[in-house]
Amino acid sequence: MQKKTVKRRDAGASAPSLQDERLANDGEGGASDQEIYERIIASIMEHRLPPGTKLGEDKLAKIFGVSRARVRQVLARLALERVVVLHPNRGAFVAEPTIDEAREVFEVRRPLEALVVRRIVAKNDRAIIARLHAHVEAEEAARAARDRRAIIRLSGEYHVLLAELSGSTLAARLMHELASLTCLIIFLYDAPSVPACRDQEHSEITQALADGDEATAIRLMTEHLEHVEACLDLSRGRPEELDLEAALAG
Amino acid sequence: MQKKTVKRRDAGASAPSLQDERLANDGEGGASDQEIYERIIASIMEHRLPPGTKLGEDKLAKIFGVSRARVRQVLARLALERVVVLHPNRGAFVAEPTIDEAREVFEVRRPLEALVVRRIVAKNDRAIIARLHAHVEAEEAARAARDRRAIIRLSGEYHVLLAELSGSTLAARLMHELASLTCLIIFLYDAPSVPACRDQEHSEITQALADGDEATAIRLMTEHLEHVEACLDLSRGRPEELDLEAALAG
DNA sequence: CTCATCTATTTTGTCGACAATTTATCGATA
DNA sequence: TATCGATAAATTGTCGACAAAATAGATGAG
Repeated sequence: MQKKTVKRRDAGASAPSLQDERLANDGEGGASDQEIYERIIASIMEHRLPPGTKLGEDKLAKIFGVSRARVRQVLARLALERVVVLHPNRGAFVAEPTIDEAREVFEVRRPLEALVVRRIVAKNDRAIIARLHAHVEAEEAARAARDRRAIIRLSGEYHVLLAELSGSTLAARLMHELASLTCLIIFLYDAPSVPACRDQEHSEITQALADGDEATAIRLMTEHLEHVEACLDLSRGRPEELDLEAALAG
Repeated sequence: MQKKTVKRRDAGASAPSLQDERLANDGEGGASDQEIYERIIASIMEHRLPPGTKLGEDKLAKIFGVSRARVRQVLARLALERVVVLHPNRGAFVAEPTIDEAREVFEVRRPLEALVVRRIVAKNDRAIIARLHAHVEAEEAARAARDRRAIIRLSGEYHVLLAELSGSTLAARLMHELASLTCLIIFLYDAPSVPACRDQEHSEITQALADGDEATAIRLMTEHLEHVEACLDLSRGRPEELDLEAALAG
């Protein structure tokens, strides 16, 4: 009663990222590890799984129609990427980055994005610019359609796409992880009046890249990240656990 | 017949890295996941497990006295950190980074190390400087003892320690991964006349940090990385698989 | 003697079942 | 009635067993 020989990803692990699958019960057989991973990630990036959400193994196994061991593997991977946290004997939860962790993410993203921009400019490839323009258009379409979930996800994926197109698999991998974390951070700490500024900046950055203007592109990217970070409600942490500790100490 | 209640790492996962355990059979009961992971990593960093080495699950399970599932978990983690590669239905092997991947690692390390240096200088903590000095002394001791394995491992761990002391858990995690990859890269591509230059540079960097001289520290660090990268035999790749493909094409 | 093919062994992939811990529910007592 | 303790339910951690694939070895043909 073994299942069919699963189609598995090749060793290279060149993930076909950036796809817009929705999280849902697929009824039939079972999904592959990669599919489960991408569904959960997409759900987190679209803020459909809020930080702190319990991710029960049995529950996910039933949802995706696979064994619990499979879910467990995916959860372990997500935990290594710090997008979920594993409490021993308690289960997996969507991560709730602290303020300090949020700052660290932006601190690392700044030079990493600059690196990516330099690579893109150095390549000087029209196909790359075309794909970036297409993505920006998709962002604007989502914005026109008032699809907030798509807007948030596409905003993060713009940076992942940039890193992938830069040709650095390492930078792409890091950016993928940092973009996921950034989505969680935005969900936790963003003031409600947010998403108006960003897509326009993506468009400007893309234009600077198309012009081959490295200095301007880096400046715009840096300012873009600073804008996003500045929009965060950085002053005080979320009430729950930190206040609890402070209360116990006082 | 279950084992004792294992001492497991707490949720925070603040790994007590930088320990000098040797890879060996420990005879008795069984090691924890973290121990297995650190033993394998240390062995790789000390070049005791050369790139391309097959890491059989059953073999490792017997060596560490644990079940195969446990080994499998650790192997999956190492694969996510790209220090081993998983060939489907073939097993796990110590990674063999390509030339391009090697360049990517240094390309990312440069700004990341600069970030770490800035943080250290900003902290201006004497305890940090003391720990760095102690580490440099350990490096010099290993160098005096002609312990090449310890020299290589400690050289990488200096940078990990720097990142940890900088207070950024994210930077520390990334540096841990990049340092492991760098050890593999050095093993694959380094010319034989290598390790004389590095420890002295660590000492100089530490001194600049002690002086609070951020510009000098960053300059020394950048030059240090460039020296290491320049020592690599970058021109042609390793013979095996690339030549095979070339031969088939020709 | 070399190469191809078939068989046997080893190794990986996957799953279900059991043990241990945590969480929830219920009952007893002050 | 509220709180503490014990029992019951649910969930996670771990392992061994079976199936599929790949490698190694043996056998036979050219």
